[in-house]
Amino acid sequence: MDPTRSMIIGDYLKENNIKPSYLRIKVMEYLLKYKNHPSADQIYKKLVVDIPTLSKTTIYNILNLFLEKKIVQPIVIEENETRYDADIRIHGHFKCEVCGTIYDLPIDISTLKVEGLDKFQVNESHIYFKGICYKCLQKNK
Amino acid sequence: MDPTRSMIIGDYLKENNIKPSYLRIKVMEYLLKYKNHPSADQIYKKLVVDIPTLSKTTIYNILNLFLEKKIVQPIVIEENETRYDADIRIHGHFKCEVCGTIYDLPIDISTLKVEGLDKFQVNESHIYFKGICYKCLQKNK
DNA sequence: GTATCTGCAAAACATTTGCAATTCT
DNA sequence: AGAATTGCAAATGTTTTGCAGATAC
Repeated sequence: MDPTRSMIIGDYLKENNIKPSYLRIKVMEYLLKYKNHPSADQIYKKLVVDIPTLSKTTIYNILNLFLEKKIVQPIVIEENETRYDADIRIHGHFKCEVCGTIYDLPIDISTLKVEGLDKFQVNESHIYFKGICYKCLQKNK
Repeated sequence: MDPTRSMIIGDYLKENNIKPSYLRIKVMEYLLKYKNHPSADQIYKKLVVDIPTLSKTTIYNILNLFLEKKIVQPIVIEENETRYDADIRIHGHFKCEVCGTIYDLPIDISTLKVEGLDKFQVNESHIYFKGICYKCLQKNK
């Protein structure tokens, strides 16, 4: 289900019971285009250039709607900084403490043995790492 | 290294280059006694009963010092809610969406296969799940 | 007596809320 | 017109900051 290719974004929103308003399409477009795990503020700053009347409240409204409809997942790595990911498959993240980039990591969750987890009903799985990315490692050599 | 048994808390702090002030000992004592992954506010509310002059700023000061000295790790599961854990071994957490309890999960991280992670310098590993805990599952039957 | 610890008041920031204005059909 | 969407201004809640007062060695 890759909406950038197989269908237009409006149809993807409709499929998930979201009316495809201009701004909702713009926000989803941003998420799918940059895949950079942005904060609400990052999305706002980019879109407000072309849409000067845009309000940050609207960005929050739209992101919360997307979360509710489960077409976006929240990434909480730093306190006081929610980031958003339109890739809703289970996967890991790596945040570089030097450049701040958040990388995606494919993870085979089935290999993870967690003792006692079978007693719980798991709705969400989150795995992330922090450290220094290969690009920043190379620079400091 | 279990300071509640093998040594008194003051010595544990000293070992980590922290002067064992009365309040620092009280905060570490709380973390080791309850192991409940508290927020700064929870610690404050408990300690202020016996220490009426206590300030929340001081709790933050102390927790940030502990983080810096790496004798406490932060748990960030919900945005706007940092929680603290004096167990600094790598382990997982499960947060129940019904009762709010955060459970510890022993995790053998070596079983987790993450493609491409070897290119990064990993300083921290975080694994957590959300869902419904066995106690709440049972209640709703 | 000097350094460090503690704590107040205010600031900083991200996010939410209430409600009014706008837009869409 | 009526319902949904957008957006302003203010509130909320957590954490930080600057600085002053208290405490410890």
